[in-house]
Amino acid sequence: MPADPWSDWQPLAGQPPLTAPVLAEILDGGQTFRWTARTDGTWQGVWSDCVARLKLQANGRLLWSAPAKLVVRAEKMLPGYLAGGRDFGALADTLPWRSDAHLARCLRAFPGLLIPRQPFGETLLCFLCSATKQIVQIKQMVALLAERHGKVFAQTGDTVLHRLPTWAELAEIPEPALRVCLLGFRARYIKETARFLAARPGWLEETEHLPYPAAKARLLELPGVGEKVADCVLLFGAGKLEAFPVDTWILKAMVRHYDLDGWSPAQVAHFGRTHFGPLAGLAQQYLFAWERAEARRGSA
DNA sequence: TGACAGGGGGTGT
DNA sequence: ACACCCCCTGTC
Repeated sequence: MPADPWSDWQPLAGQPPLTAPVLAEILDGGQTFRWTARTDGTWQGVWSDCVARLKLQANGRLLWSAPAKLVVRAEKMLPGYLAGGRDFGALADTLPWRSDAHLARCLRAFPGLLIPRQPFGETLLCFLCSATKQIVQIKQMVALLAERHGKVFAQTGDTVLHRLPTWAELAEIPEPALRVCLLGFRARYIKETARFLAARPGWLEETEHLPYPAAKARLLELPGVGEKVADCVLLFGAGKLEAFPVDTWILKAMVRHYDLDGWSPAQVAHFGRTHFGPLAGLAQQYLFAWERAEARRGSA
């Protein structure tokens, strides 16, 4: 395959202004695992069989670029990927920040924060990899899965671009071959989930389009998928903003900021859904961004 | 510079 | 409550 040059930078329509830290939070804050920061300050990301680069201008607007052969695809898919056709600013304004000083502070700190809408099946795969792993390690596993088991969909310069293996493809891969991708005990979850899905054509696609409670109940049937992973998959891969994943970070943050000493993850999840309402998942994203920034301040 | 603990964004029993 | 796996990070 001959090398394919990247297109000129083009403006991304209908995008609210952003700052570099907010863009980093969107692309590398633990919701997506296939974006990397390049040395020139731009970002490159892959999802399904799409690839794009993003560049933030001084005025907060984004420019994008794609390999010439994939420009049409990127132009069509990028807006939906980045915001899912939603006005996150307007959505955030409906959160109860007027009666919640901490939430108000988080909203002010990360203006323009949004939740990308990722492909459902890929999101499931990424979050099956995520148990007790930090972002760098999850990105590494996902990169190896793509490189070793995903189809090549483009080549640019000296970079060969792979998509992630589909669930049908994963079902054919022996577990030892998966383990080589640094998956550890997660390899078994992925293998068993792949087999489960292979036996049920259409199950995953149906699940994506079910209402939140029904979709979550179905995801919980999958081996390796518990409350937290199910909520992440629905929030990041199906646009269900009522999903409220409670991991150890959010648990600690909620206990501290909302005075919930001794509360269990399930109790905190219930509190979050009740307190933040139908867009609790968006609120969670702001709290999360705040905690990560706080942790960096603490260690600096 | 290089070895060595310790711990990690969870699930299942 | 603890095992599951094993790589990353910080520290000496």
